[in-house]
Parts: sequence; C-alpha cells; structure tokens
Amino acid sequence: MTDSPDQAAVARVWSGMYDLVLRQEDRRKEVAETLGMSFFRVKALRRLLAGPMTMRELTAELSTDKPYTTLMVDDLEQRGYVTRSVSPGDRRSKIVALTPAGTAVAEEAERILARPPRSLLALDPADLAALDRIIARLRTPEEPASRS
Amino acid sequence: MTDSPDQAAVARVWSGMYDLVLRQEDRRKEVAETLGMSFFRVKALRRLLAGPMTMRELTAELSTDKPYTTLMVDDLEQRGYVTRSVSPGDRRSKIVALTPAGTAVAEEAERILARPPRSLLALDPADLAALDRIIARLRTPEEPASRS
DNA sequence: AACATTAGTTATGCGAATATAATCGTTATA
DNA sequence: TATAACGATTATATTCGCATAACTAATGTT
Repeated sequence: MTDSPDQAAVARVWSGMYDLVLRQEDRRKEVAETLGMSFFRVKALRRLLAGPMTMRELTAELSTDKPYTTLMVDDLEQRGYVTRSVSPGDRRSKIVALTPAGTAVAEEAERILARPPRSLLALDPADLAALDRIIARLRTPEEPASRS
Repeated sequence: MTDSPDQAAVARVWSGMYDLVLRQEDRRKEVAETLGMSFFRVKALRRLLAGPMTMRELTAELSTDKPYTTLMVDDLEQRGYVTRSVSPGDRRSKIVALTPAGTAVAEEAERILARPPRSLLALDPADLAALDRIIARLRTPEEPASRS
C-alpha cells in the first residue's frame, strides 16, 4: 500500500506545521486591525520595503490586476504611505515608493508577523538548532542527490 | 526577562516555516479552483466532516455571523453538498449535514491540503524523525515549566 | 397566560478583491 | 510618418465576506 514507511510521519509533520502557522492567521487580523487597513494593502506596503517599483511590477508582485492596483495605490497615497512619480526613463511608467510613514507601517507589520509562537521560544537549544538546520534544508532548492 | 536563546535562529525558523506553509497558499487557491467554490465554503464542508451540526454551531466554527451562514448553507444545499433538517430535540434548530457528494468534496479538499511539499518528501529519514518529534513538541500545550 | 429568550431567516448595505472593456498618453517599430 | 504596443487610468459589474436590523417560529420563564 504505502511506498514509504515514513508517509505517516510526513503527513504528521506537514499538518503540524500547517497548523502552527495558520493558528497565526490571527496575526493577519491583528495586523489589519492594528494598521487600520486590509491585509492585502499591508502586503503591498511590505513588498515595497524592498524598494520602489512601477505599478506594473507591483501588480505582478501581488498577482492582481492593473485596475485594482491603481485603486489600491490611490488609497495608499491618500493615506500618505506611498508616492507616485513618473519614471524618468519611461514617462508611461509610474514609480511607487514608500514614504517614511509608509515604511514605518510596513515595518510594524513585519514586526507583528515575525513574532514567533511562544512554544518556539521555549524550545530547548538543541531542538532549535536541529529545527533551524532542517528548515533551512527544506527551503533550499532540492539538489538532485546524486551519489555516484 | 527571559535570557533569549538564539533569537536569530528562532526568527529564521519561524519565517522559514511561515514561508513553507504559505508558499502553499497556492493550495488554497488550488482547492478553491478545483472545487469551484470559495475556500471559505470548503472550510465549512471540512468542518462538517466531523459530523452534523446546527447552524449556530457552524456559525461559531467559522467565526462568522448567522445571516451569512444562512446564505452559505443555502448555496451549499443548492449544490447538493449539505442538507438542512429540523432538529428533533429543538424544533427551532436546524441540523446541517454533509451529503455523500459533500463528503466527497470535503475529502478531496483534505487530500489536496494534506499534500506536503516535495522537499518534505525528500527529507532524509533521520531529519524527518527529528522534525516529527520537534513539531509534536511544539504543538503540545506548554508545560508550566517554571521560568526564572 | 404573558413575556422574554433563542435559532434561524430575510432584507439591506458596505468594503474588498476580481474581471473586462475602453480610453489616454507615451514609446517602439514597420 | 503611420501604426502597433505598452503603462496606467477610468468606468462598470460581480462575488465574497461582514454587519445590522427586523422578523418568524419555537422554547423557557414567571
């Protein structure tokens, strides 16, 4: 039936991680409520932390559509969190950038979202180190694991 | 104050887990698209897998409001995924239950959501065992464990 | 019996997010 | 130069989730 005896362990681990992270879904609400805007807008601000980008790029980052990006940036601009300026290189493009206020809000969001659950803080050092190593491994693109 | 363990490691681990699970946010979309309904409705069906419940209970499970539960159950009923029946004990209450079709859909959703990322499947047995143990530990309710 | 409470429904409206088509100005190309 | 392509905006519509108030039917309480 099962090709691998570890199947059950994999399922346990996965649902466990899923559960841990999504119990943190409340964090999203906390972020949205604390900052007084939808989580999606917060996401836009967070993406802009990496640096200014055009409307087009922002649209791609958020996997939404251009018209909605326009509306959202209108709103964020009105709140004083971003500015729109014409791109010097291509006057069709507009560059969206965080204002200091916008940066502060985005960083506040990062801070809230980065707050780990207590159980993780209480983990003993050896387990933490092991977890750190394993998670890092899970995130690195799979090496083919060729041995010969 | 807690003498912080490896704060950096904690942050790394947490953001790593967050990322792993939420790169799986596509799974939610996959579920919604595959099943042709919003993820929220799927969530309702999944909760009903545990057994029939009243509208009230379902409302609480989904932390939404009664009117919306009515609308959603209307929709799910129309799709043939749930039935509504008057509670024998209290004729005010209505009991929502999955139909066979609804059960099938809910189980399909579970199957998709439970599908772990490839990297997890490729993890070597020792790491998997360690991860299994640690995750289990993270999920057990904190032991009082006097903290200085 | 009179009254309050509870479960669910109906009605209405709002904001968020998505989608499509049309438009305007700019840039690139045949 | 004429035209096609592109970036952004405007306008319009729909779905989803949330919120509130009003209503009904049934149950509980006094």
